[in-house]
Amino acid sequence: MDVANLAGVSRTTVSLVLNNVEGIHISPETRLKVREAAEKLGYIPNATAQALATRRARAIGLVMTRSPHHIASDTFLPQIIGGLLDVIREHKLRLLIETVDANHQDRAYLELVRAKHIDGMILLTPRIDDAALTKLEESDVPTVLMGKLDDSSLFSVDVDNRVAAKMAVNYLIQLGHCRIACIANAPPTYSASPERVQGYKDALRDANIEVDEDLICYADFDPQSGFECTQALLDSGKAFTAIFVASDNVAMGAKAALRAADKRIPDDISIIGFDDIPWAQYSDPPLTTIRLPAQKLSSEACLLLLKLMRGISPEQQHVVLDTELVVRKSCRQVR
Amino acid sequence: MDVANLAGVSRTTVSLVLNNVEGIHISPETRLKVREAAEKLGYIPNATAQALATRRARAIGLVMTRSPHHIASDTFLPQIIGGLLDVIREHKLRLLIETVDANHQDRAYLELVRAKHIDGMILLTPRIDDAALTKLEESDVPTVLMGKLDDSSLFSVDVDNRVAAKMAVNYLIQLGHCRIACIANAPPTYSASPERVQGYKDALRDANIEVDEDLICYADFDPQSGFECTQALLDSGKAFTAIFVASDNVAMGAKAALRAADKRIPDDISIIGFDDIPWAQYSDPPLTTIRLPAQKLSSEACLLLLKLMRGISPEQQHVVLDTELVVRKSCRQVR
DNA sequence: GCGTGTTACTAAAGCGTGTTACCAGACAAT
DNA sequence: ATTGTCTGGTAACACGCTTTAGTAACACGC
Repeated sequence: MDVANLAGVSRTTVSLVLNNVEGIHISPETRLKVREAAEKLGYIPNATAQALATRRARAIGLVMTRSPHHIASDTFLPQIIGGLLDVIREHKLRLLIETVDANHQDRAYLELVRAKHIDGMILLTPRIDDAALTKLEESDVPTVLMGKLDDSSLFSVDVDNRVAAKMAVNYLIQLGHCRIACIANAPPTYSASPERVQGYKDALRDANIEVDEDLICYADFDPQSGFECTQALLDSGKAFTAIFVASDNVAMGAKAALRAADKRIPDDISIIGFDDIPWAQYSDPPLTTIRLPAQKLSSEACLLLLKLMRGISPEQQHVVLDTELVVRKSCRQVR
Repeated sequence: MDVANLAGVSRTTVSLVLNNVEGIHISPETRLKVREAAEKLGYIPNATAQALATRRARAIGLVMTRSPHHIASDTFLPQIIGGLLDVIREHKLRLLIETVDANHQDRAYLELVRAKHIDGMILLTPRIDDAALTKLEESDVPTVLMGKLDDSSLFSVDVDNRVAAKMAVNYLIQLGHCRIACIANAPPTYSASPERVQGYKDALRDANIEVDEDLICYADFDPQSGFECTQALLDSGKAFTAIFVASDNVAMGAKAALRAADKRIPDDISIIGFDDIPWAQYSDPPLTTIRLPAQKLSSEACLLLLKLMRGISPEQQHVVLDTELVVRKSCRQVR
């Protein structure tokens, strides 16, 4: 280490000064000498060596189980990454994007941490049927789920999907709709999907409207799947005057399918989305939807993770953020 | 290292076997013993220690200069990340997301690499006025730009923005439009922005249409800025029958502004976008646009970077991918 | 029997930090 | 004078891996 030479002190002293180690006695003059030498040489500590010595990588992983295709069409990713970066930058950490194969080993998640390039991780859209998660629970690896799993002991940050979905469907019911279709955001193995469908059913039952399973279908994240679901609903011949689409992204496809079938929105069919993606308000007609605080969700997840990484056990295991009904122009009153 | 004990060999041998080091003689029986021992113990090499010993982090950085706000609203990020992950997974590398302050130090980029947590980097939407890039050029840090800078010696992957923009505007001209407004995707400091404006001007000049600077304005990446630009154009009182919007994302806002002003698309005003984001085809009317191969762009950038990291000097310094006019329903023929 | 290779493997020296244990000196209290 | 405490600093080991230089054993040609 040349800084030590230039400052005329030992490597130890350099390390102590530059890391501002507390409870150690170094004279102000020496501190200054070290700082000046480091500045002069443009010294940048080697993060890898630090990581090895301290056994902390100073990095967290954003772990996704989806395929690159699904990642590429994930509307929320930018907001989630934005939220994480907000927090991470303050804490001088790094952010790794990790993917895990759909048919991964039990050890898959653990490997990421055991290999020690991350200190903790945030798991996106966990799947109910993911056996590897159990291994994670048993370990003491700091982990935060974005999206809750009911029988999991892992920490999580989420909205109350069921209540939020109910709020959306209640709104349609208040407008006088009683034949309401439901397009879920994703296959039922992704936990948010059945929860939102449940909220849909809750609202119908509270209003004494019979649930018709034929009016429920499951999309697969992207607009295309929404297009296909909507066509299938229309082709089924079942009558409905409104659709609750549990994802704005999917709703984009649904709207296109309605237009293709010459159904006007909201005159013929009302549509309410979920998420409030940036385009929702700019689409035609502006989409009424449930706002999901995506960026806030990820920054909260990150804060929670940081606590776990410091060994602090947070007061609440499941952080639940509020959603909000955003009324725009895609739903109309039925007489 | 317990694997060594269990297999009854030295740490060296374990390392040699597990890394499949070439040109070294180890008997098949020993190899098997080592592999079995490693398997039995669930041995996972420590990536940090490997990085320190080999002086390679086996990670690349996706570096962005934008603020978290802009990152959160970046339509392309998922596709770019998807493209990178595609390549990275095959090569067993990791992906770090890095941000650099807008008013950063000259050394900012170099620090990332000097700190040795990445071996190379991909720079997103570089700015013309970024002095730190010069430092990067002088260094031998493997770097690939996504988006070209004219006077930069750095490697780059991009489309020909000028030609692509010209193609878009030519299409409008062919349809009979001659009063064509232009909304650039971003402030002129981002290189793609002036290039696309230049393509717009090229097309007009070739058609002997006078360029009216009052019909050109600059948005700022997001729909909101497109909304405002379009309102300003409408308020200016200048006549135009078509708008070339150099970003689909911005075009979303532009369309909303046109609707707000009771202009029908394409009956009153034709609009052509740029990028072909996933929602373009699902918007109403489906947006005619220029397709930017975003995912391909980032996977090519990644492949190029991998070559640089291996010390291979690629045949071409600037990879230019093709764009394509995607005709949908947002432009109409003028008699 | 001697050099010359070849095969199969290992000891030990890094990689660049953090950190523990220790030391020398100054000063105060006993 | 001895002991204890505080200050300011350092030597040396540890982190978990790769890699260089080397060794021991054996085969081969002459």
